[in-house]
Amino acid sequence: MDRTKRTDSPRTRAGVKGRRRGTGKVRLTDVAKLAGVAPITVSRVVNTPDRVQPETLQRVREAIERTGYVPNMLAGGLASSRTRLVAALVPSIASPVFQETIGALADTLAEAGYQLMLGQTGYANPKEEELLEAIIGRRPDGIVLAGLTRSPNARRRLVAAGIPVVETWDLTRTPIDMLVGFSHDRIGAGVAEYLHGVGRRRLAVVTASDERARRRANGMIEAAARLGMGNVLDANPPIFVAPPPGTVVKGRRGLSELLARHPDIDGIFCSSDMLALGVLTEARARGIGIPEQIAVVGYGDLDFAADILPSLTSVRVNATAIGQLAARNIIERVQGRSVAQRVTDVGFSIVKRETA
Amino acid sequence: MDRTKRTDSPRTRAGVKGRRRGTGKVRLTDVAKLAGVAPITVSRVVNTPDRVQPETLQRVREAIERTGYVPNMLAGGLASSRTRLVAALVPSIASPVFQETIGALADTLAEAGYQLMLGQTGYANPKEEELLEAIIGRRPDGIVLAGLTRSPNARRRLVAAGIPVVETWDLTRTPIDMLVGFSHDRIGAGVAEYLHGVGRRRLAVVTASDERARRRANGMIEAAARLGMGNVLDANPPIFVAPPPGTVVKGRRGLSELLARHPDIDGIFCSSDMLALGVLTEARARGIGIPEQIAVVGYGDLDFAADILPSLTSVRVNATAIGQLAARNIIERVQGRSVAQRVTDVGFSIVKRETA
DNA sequence: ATGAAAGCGCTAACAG
DNA sequence: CTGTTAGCGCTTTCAT
Repeated sequence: MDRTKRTDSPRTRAGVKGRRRGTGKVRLTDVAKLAGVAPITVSRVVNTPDRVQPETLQRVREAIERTGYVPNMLAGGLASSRTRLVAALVPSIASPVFQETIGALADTLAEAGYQLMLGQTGYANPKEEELLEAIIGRRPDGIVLAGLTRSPNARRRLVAAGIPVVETWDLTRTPIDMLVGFSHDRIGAGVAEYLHGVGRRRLAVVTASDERARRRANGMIEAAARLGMGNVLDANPPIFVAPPPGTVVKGRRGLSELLARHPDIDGIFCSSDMLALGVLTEARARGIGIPEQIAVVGYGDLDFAADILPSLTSVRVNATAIGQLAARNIIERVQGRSVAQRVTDVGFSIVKRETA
Repeated sequence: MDRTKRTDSPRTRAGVKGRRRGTGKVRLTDVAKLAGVAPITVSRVVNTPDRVQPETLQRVREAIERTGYVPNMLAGGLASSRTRLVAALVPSIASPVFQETIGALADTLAEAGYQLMLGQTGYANPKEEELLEAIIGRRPDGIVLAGLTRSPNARRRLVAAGIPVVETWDLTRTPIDMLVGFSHDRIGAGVAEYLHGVGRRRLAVVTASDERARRRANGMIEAAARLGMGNVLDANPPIFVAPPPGTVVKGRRGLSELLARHPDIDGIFCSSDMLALGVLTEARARGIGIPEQIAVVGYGDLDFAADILPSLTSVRVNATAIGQLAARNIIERVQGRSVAQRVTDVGFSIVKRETA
């Protein structure tokens, strides 16, 4: 015997021999019956309306309207292996750095009919693998990672899943798949050169302890040493490190501690604008002239940077572009087109303002 | 004839009469065969391990390990009508106000094995309905809304979908379903009373134009009028309104414009801490004493509020609690337990600092 | 504690 | 352009 065919009305459906009952919701077939067409035609009206005659189209659309039909994308995804879902993994949703990227990602995806699923790994990724499995289980059409994947296990799983992956906010010669980012080392070096260029010779760092921030700090230190600013290599180096996220209070403490150990510093690179705001605040509390006595450079170019007093010189990264490019790369891949470039370096710029 | 049974190996699967081929991934049945059990047993190992004998459990788990099996939650969700997915709709991911709530929501959900799906409506909700349909189509086990739903259409859809809904960050006598929030009117009134209590008599507002911010502003104005501070009812009222999000530059402009029209104001309520930071900055640029000449109260109690100069008095809402409660309410409902209370008012407090 | 059968609601593949 | 059929990979239901 064939598969038991369900009868028409929801009422009868529930009664079929005490067997499994449906969710009681309107299905594709209900719409099809009302419109007098085959189920597949309703499917086409929803997914590829240009392959349906205008007349049929209208009839079906009326039926959809009347029934309040909402397609079940679980069923659709299962049947087609395309979920129109993209997952993003970030260390922390609260991190202002990634927000802009995530927002742009969500918007660009939504325009193309894709939804965003968000996972929070925490900065000390113990949950990363577990989360990854939960995400892969939903069979997203793409996965966007904030940063690179360090765990070889996670890497293996991602490759095995065969899902398009975009790593972001960083650069490496060995991406899992696609990459949209920039070099944190080069930012550090760029800041060292910039501060050297404006005459500073005794640099210091106030940084969060997450990996990318540390890389920016190291990049700066190495470049500073190369440029002859040997103070950064002191046995007791002019570096203040605090756990993420960067906050004003950590910036204030950072300046305090740096000054206690190195009263002669004349330039500070902060791993975030919030830390920089803290440094500026502490400097004001102590009557230290910024930039006369100490130049300050932030990172992130948050929207307050331009409008505080003194206005903050900051490293700017086009976070929106990263989100948009990540979305586009995935969409192109899903649609079978080959992606223009697997690795995109969006670069950075130093926005010169009053503090440096 | 029965449904065509697929043969065992992926290779053979692809070859079945040119019919539909699978995704090439490991399935439940593959694991079952390897472990020498029925598919349903593997399902039980994954979902209800305590209903499986320890011996069988181990055998199946080894098979899962060896094959790298990742359950397809689309299929599972379709079959069980439980997706372990919760959707959240926010005006903007970039809004620092909701981040903490979303983060707490994501964390609490993750602990219970649920995933978060995020939708961005934009502050001027034209896309809200469209987005809602896309979300309902995924059959989430719950939906969390930032704010209330104004659109009757959206309301109808949500009710029709039969999905547990939690509205947040606001209060109403007619919630769709569950609610975790607080009263914006009362916050405004509370701030007016507070400022009145510290001797201020000529209040003003710098606010974003989103609905909740306006309600806080109105709440303050009404209370101020009741308290005899008639200046707020001027024909040219002491209110500066700017489109969201609140930023430093808008706060600066706000103070400038207010002073041009009302040089005698002595207290300002800002609809966000960023606006307040802008007001403080502009005051400093003009040599206006805060709080001597003008008292300032912010909203949000962002982490910089305590540590800037002067430290910012701000309205604090327990955003983390909102996220956690929303998550718990949904989980309880999904698990069939009745929710302790459908409406929870988490209240607010005014954190007294230097600016007021 | 384990299993067999029958779907969940949709779309790919093939046919006309 | 429209329809028929056979699944997508899992879990519910009922039986042992």
